[in-house]
Amino acid sequence: MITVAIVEDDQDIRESLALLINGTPNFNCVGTYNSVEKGVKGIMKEQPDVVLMDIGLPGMSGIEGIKILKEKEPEIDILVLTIQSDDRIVFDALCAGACGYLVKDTPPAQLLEAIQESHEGGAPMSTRIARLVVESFQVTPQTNLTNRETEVLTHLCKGKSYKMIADDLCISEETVRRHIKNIYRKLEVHSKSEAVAKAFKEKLVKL
Amino acid sequence: MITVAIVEDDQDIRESLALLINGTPNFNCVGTYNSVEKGVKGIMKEQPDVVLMDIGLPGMSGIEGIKILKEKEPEIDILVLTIQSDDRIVFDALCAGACGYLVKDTPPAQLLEAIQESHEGGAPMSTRIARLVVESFQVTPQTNLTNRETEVLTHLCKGKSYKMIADDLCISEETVRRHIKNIYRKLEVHSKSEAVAKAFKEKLVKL
DNA sequence: AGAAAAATCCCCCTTTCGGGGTATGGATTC
DNA sequence: GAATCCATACCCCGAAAGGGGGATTTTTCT
Repeated sequence: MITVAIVEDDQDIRESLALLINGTPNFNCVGTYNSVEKGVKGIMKEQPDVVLMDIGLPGMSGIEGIKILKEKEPEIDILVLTIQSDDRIVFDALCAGACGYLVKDTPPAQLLEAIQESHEGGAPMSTRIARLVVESFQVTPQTNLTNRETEVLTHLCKGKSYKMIADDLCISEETVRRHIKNIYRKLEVHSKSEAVAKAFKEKLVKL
Repeated sequence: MITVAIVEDDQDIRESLALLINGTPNFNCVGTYNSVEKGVKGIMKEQPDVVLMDIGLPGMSGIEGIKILKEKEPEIDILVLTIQSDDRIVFDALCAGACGYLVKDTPPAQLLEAIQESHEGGAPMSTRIARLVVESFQVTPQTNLTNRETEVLTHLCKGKSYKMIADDLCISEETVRRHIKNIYRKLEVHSKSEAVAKAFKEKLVKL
């Protein structure tokens, strides 16, 4: 038996989800909430196995709700179910602790499967979302850094000083300085920490 | 009709995969290869829609194969099918350009579904793999940094100088220095770039 | 209420960085 | 054969960072 809670502001959707869940053997809806605030409170009390969470609600956003719930009840699996599919929102939701992400046109059978999968330690995602997530790993080193410069940047990203890099690469510290000057110019940054930050954010180096 | 190629060193597995695919309407196996080297060559010629790629082959590894193929034929979807499921290998494969990742105990029906899904722009993953991938987004601040220190670290990770951080937080530069001293002690680092590197690697901050 | 932790501020001093020039040999390209 | 890019190396100098102290106030926890 899998217990499910629903956070969703649209009454029609909320009720049909509850009907679907309660109408399926081994699924039981133990709470429906029309706001994140009520949801958080109720879910802490009911301790469902899985939460279906909408994102774009009036009041507190679903993302915030995920953060709070994950903070207080890390064992509960939170599955996002929403119309929104902006890249930013998808990643925010996952970073906040969602275990999966479905868009709202998911057919009932698949929705039930996804709930089951969440509860079994999976991470169900709609087709497009899954591809988005996977592609986020793929590196596009779209800079014109030379090989040597990339090498130096990699060392910077390990927190090395000019002197250490010079020793590692067996070149003079002055040359390291020169490479770094060029890196800064190309990345349009003005300090080591900015360069490291940019390198990580744009996946310019692989560690 | 979806055309598929298989790279797999075990003859039994290779042949039964080919049989499965050719025995299914709308699926057509256009090449089977027992090594990555042969696979790359053949796949560039045959231009299949989807490649089933093993990882642990003798000779060139599947990861390398993915990199090369994605470099030359970015349109072809590469679906990893392997027994290996080390975290490191999963992420390496996805970073190299795989569009999905299945472990070898996947039942035939699901395998066919996954091929279809790959071709439709999805990213099929086995249950455990999907969770692994999703969890990689989640921040685990298992450090004893205080709120303020985390805040300062976040600014460091944007490449800010002491002075800029002081202005942003409306505190004296000396206080910023003090926080940073404490951060360095707790993270066991000795420079901004090291701190930023560690913060990114351990996902201590969210940007 | 009292203790502990966190956040704030100040001083000293040395090392490292970052920006400015300049130069030379080798490889590649045109 | 000239032009360009890359990697190497050096100088100067001021600003920023980092390590060592110490001190006060505010918050938090018990």
